[in-house]
Amino acid sequence: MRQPAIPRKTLHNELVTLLRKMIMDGELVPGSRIPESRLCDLFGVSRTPLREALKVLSVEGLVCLLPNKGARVVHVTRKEMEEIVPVLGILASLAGELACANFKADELARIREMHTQLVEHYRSGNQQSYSEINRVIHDSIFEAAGNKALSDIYNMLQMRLRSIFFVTPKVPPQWADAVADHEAMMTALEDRDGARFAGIARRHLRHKADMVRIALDTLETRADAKDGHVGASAS
Amino acid sequence: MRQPAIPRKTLHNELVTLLRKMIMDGELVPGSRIPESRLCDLFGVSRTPLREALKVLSVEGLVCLLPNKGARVVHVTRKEMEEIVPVLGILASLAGELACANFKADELARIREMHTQLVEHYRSGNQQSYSEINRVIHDSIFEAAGNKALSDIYNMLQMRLRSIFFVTPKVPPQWADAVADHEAMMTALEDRDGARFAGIARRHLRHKADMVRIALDTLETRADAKDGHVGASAS
DNA sequence: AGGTGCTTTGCTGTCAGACACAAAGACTTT
DNA sequence: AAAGTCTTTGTGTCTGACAGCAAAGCACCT
Repeated sequence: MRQPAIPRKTLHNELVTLLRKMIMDGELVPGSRIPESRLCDLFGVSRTPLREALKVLSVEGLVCLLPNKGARVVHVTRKEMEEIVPVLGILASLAGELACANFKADELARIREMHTQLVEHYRSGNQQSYSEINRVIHDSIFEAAGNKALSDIYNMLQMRLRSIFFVTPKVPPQWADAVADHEAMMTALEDRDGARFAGIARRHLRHKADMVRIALDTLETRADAKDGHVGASAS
Repeated sequence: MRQPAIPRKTLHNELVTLLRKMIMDGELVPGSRIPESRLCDLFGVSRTPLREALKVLSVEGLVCLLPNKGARVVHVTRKEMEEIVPVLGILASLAGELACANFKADELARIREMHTQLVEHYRSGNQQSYSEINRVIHDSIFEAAGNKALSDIYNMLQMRLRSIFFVTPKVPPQWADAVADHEAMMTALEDRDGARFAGIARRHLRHKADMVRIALDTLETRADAKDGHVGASAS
């Protein structure tokens, strides 16, 4: 198995990584404008690589580029969320099917182990750790599926929603449902029952959508008055 | 329904469109290097917007950008094809489900009409027209599904395979199967039976993969000797 | 003769400065 | 106060420049 090409560094790639992280971590507020000049100052870089990085992020859907008006951090609307979630669901279900068909015993063992930790984090109410390991489990399943195109797309879409999922709190009843789903998916995986896994995965994502929907509703009504005014001011 | 934002023209966007077309039409040979200088000459453009266009195409997966080594037209490997096709299949099946749930009567009528034309083109053996209308039908179904994220991704993946599908001839027996699949999908659509549609769609794509696989096999064995030597020479 | 290391050459990655033009804001006029 | 004009800011593109990597060619050593 040859090493998948040492990731050579170029400035624009580095910038893509940095900006992506900043957006997903909420450091750059969704909807806010990001003038090239400010970013150039911030990173101490010229416009050339920066603009290239923005182009990339724009294709990835993290940034919105309006001609002559510059770049904004994408503000995912409710409608877009409603569109993306089913796609994530179907992709996850495919990943599950493929994983069921392909995984090796040790992969399954590792996943089961992580799942145990997941449940522990749920029991102790540690949202942070829960989300983290949840993510790792997902990644592992996609890895077991062995389909790079699939996981690339899944990751891309998930990144877009990251900022929303970020502000979605885990309320007890739904959280319990989510954990139950995970448990069911685990057993489906262990039975190599791809179809069952797929069904649960899609339902799971539907539940997730419900939660996000509620979170968005409260956010939207709260921000009803001061509409449109988002953005960080410079020093 | 507001017009989806008049597409403002910028040079790099224009370049993206042009290059994309050139790649998909096979004008730029897969695997061949494309030095910036040559493209600058070709389009009479400076490096700045051209490089930005290449970055976009690179994210879309049509071009492969190696640091310090420049851009190549992506050469989709057999493995990648095997990965992408199931994803296309599952996306199409989701599109079908959503379309079944959402389409209006007149949309269905239009699709049915196009399907009739499709069958005619099959009968008269007109591959060109067949492929074209086949594409339009797909687009219509995705439109009826009303999920932009879904169709965007589907289109992106399809573009990558375009160059391969391009060289895949339609041989009679499989072609007949394909038409039968289409007919079955039409009736599923008319019955608003999303699940049935989904099943057929995935099987349909599997068949398509079989055809491409055969086409690739013949190509690969034929190109076995003169390995690696692809690329257009300058004037 | 074959492999090893150096030089050359071409192209990429990044920078800096420039300017036209669009957009947004400030100001003036009626 | 509304409408039009001016100013300012920032983007889109061009030009020219240069360091640094890569591939190819060449000399050298064993």
